[in-house]
Amino acid sequence: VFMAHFKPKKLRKRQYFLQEGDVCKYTGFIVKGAARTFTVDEKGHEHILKLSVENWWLADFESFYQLTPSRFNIEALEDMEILQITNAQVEEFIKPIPAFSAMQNVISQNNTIAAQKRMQSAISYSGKERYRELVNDYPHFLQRFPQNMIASYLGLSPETLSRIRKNSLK
Amino acid sequence: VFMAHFKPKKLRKRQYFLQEGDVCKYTGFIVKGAARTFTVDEKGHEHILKLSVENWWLADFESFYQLTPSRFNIEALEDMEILQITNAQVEEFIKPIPAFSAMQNVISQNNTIAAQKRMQSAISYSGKERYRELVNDYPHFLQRFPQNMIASYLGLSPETLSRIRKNSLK
DNA sequence: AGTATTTAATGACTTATGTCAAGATACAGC
DNA sequence: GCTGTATCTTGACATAAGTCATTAAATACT
Repeated sequence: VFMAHFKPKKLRKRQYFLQEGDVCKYTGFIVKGAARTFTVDEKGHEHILKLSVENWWLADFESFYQLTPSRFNIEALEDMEILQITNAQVEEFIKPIPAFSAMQNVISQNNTIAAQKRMQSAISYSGKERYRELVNDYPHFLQRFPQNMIASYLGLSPETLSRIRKNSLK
Repeated sequence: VFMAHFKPKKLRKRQYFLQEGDVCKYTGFIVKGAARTFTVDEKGHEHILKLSVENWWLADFESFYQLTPSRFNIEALEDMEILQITNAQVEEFIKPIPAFSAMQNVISQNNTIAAQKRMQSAISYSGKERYRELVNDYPHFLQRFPQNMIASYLGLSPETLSRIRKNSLK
């Protein structure tokens, strides 16, 4: 069932999975590689909403569910292999299979939990504390992503993160 | 079916629906009233993660799904009427009913979308811009909740929000 | 290996936001 | 209506974070 409906796709580093203004027709399961979901504000600054790696689902779910134009860009940070599928296909072929439906619920729950945690972090903690939490929760991110992207993910300028790291060495 | 499994409950203003450290056994559909979900940090400052009103579901979903002790408090801000149900009851009685299951999916999707939007706001915007967005998206919150709670929800001190409002009058 | 490009670090300075304290309103309970 | 409590505003000051400019270091591309 899996292979019958999921379309394999390769993305090269820097290639876009989704561009702002387009509808996010597909969600992609990441077999290999990593990507970032980001916006560009009026001043031209990028803000990374999400960093995604293997075994995660890639999509702007707002656009994917509602078929509205997306406010986000999704770009491959490494060469990627994904398995993609449309929302219509999910509804038609995947949802009816109890095992997949259950899996979807688990994914959705985990998403909700992660989002909740990140939001709490954002409103309660300083930059330094948010960085500490990231180091603790996703240590492999530090190896995998350049520091300026980590900074953007944390809602900090690259300079500020550089200084936080310098000070926390002592 | 609805009334067979949902237990009506009343909460008085300031009464707790959930206390930090307890497991969130129930989720409650809000028939009437409003509540806040918040944490208390080491310095004793409160941070409001969520403000909930009629027709929303009340719960710390991390604790509710995983049956782990919650990091949050949920407190009634007004006298409330809710309909509550356990996760086990949802799985046993609600999920099997297609109409309710579909409704759950919609709720979950909306949650995901709202969380995504709020997160983007948190990492991309200044306090002033976050306040503008709130005024735009949830204008009724301003009538309903005291300003210091709005400030906490936005991740700002009450003084800062007061000054933002003063300046944005001009 | 060698050049171009990207990423990271640092200093000087500006701006946003937090903190503390005081006073002013508004509101609730009796 | 009065009193006590909660909320909001304001000022003075402290701290956190952003901005801009420059240099250093790392990485990518032939």
